Amino acid sequence: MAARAGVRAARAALSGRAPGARPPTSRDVASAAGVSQATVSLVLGDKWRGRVSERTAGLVREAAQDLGYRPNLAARSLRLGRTRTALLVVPAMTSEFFAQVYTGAAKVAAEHGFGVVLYPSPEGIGPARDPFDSARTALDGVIASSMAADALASIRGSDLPLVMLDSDPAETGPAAHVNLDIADGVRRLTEHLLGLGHRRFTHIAADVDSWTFVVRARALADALTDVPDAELRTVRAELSVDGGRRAAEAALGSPGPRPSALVCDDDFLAAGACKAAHRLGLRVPDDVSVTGFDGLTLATALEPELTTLTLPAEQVGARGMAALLAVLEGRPAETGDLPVTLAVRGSTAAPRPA
Amino acid sequence: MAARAGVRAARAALSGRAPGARPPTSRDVASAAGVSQATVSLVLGDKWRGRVSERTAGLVREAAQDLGYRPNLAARSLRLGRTRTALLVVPAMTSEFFAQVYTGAAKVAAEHGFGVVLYPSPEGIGPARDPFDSARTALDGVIASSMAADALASIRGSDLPLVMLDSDPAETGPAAHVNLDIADGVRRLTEHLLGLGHRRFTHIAADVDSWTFVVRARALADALTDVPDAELRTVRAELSVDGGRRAAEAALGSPGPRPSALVCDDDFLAAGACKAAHRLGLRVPDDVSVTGFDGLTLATALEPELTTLTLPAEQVGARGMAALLAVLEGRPAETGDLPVTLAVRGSTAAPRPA
DNA sequence: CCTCGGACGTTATACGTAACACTAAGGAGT
DNA sequence: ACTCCTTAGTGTTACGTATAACGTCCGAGG
Repeated sequence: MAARAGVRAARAALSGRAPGARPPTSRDVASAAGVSQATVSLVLGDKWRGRVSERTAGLVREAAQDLGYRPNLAARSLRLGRTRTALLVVPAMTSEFFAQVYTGAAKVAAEHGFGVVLYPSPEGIGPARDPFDSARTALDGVIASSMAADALASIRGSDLPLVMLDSDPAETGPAAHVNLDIADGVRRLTEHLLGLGHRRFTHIAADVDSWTFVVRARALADALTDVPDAELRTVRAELSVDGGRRAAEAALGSPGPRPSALVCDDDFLAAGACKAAHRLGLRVPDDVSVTGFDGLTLATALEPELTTLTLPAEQVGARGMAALLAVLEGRPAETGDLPVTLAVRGSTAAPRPA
Repeated sequence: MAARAGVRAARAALSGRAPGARPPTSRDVASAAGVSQATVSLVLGDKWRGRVSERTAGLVREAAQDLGYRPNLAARSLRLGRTRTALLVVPAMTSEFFAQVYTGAAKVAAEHGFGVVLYPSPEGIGPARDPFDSARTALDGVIASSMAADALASIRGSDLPLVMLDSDPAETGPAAHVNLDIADGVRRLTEHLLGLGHRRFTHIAADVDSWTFVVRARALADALTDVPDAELRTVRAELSVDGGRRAAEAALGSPGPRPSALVCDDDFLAAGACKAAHRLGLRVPDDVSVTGFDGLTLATALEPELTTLTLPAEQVGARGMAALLAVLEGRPAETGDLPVTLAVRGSTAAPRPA
């Protein structure tokens, strides 16, 4: 009660009105302009071509301006059955990568009067409530990044328009896919390492089965099949700096010839790999080359800077939102993979002759 | 038109109903339970103690369950004048710190049926639209982090309930403040460095005038005033790895005795400082100690790991949201500064005797 | 002179919810 | 027998918007 009155008074002050007064409605604008509420709705909704005279339209717009009229979003949503809100499902918001994806999506959304809400990982938000469940009536569509299949189940079951980011294009169900040309990037990265003379590779692989990591692994293996003397091992690692460190220590410390290049599934793992090398008394890139993935700030914060594949995170989000908007309007979504960039930096160099 | 039909069909499928059917409303539940819509509202709104019999309440709940009834949020908002949505204003979403703040706020919000939307920096979202402007009618309150004063102007002017994070407690206007005991943290950090024997300090300071950075500078100066032979210089730096590198190169390369400790305003600056030291052929921590601020993942990704002040980012967000909820309900918000943690790691050591 | 169709608006209604005001029945108190 | 209270609900309304369906005026064509 007190809270409600507080909110109301606050709203009033937004437009410089006296506290206690209601915010202006389309009806207020109507009486100020001397027309009916319906006309206000037509004019401000840009649906008046030929139905309202130029002069009246001007009057309405002026009155709306004077009163500081803002349409009530709740009322509009109720009337239209649409909410102009999309859900972005990400595995974890704490990653800079998904923060950028969100930013890109939010920018495009804002241009179309849409909002974006987040659903940051099933376990992150507390076990008691399923925010997706409670938000269902307030969503127009869902943009979901690559996640474990079971986490997606409840989303798939909803049948809301769904756009998938960086995930298996063969999957049926999603209205659209926004994918990256990761295979091409990995191929270029591998060629870079091969060109430097590397032949013994160890893949520090994420221990989750997201499509994106499956592709990374496959592309790396594919790129090395043509090279007769190349050798590829794989060590799985928890997705964290420390997980990368442990995996790399195992890889570098294991018996047999030491790998000369550690290809890591993301920049955090690569940072861990660099730490592992340091602990074992090896130097990067002189004794071992290390590559990352994602192109986060972290990649240039390290010494040496990481050679990495930079993903256009913001573009992914932007394109995802654009695709959702297209689907909602019945247009075909833009297709074609987004390119990734190979950033060659200090963490890779020619291996020392054995 | 087509889009609207698509959304409607999708909604229907959410509850396993045939496509084309409307989602169930409270009136549908009412007729299924053999009561009036008003009774359904009472029961599901938990306002029926003494007004509806236990038996009838059970019937209503059962019917709601069977039909998969979800209240329509738009209708509820329209009726109540409240939206159960808060705005979180952050300077940039790309930072891990604010991502964590968001996570904390969203968790608490979800527990109370609230949502959180983001307003990621005035310039970040595109110049054409002011999302705060368009969202005003759909907000119950605002949580804003420390920003430049002018960026806050339009928010302050709104008079919506406002909670400020890590900002000047003397500021009037905000309904509540959530602050960190940064002064205490800086004092402990300084004592740590003094204890190691450091006397020549250079503060790599952020070149923005947010309250939090003002406090950091002041606390550092205060902690050194009692130490007669201590010396403090300040170099301002753009808030980025490269900004930190440039500032540190200037500090370490300038004439006169070299500083033995670089106290940086955040972890990115500290990472840049480490790179600068490396470029100048100095070793961290043997030749120069470096400290960070924030305690991001970055701090432990570097080699050596950064000694830093770890801020409880998620707690900040959680407490901010809790404070906003308190204000909205007319309760006093919890007060008291949140503690920060000094994480002593490899980037600080005793200076070499001159 | 009649009517017919633009041009310009208006009236009325529905969206789904929450809450106020009311009622009807049954029992207690006097 | 009368009022008064409690229990257990119901009828109605309002929130603010968008739009379908409906007038009205007026000049032109027959």
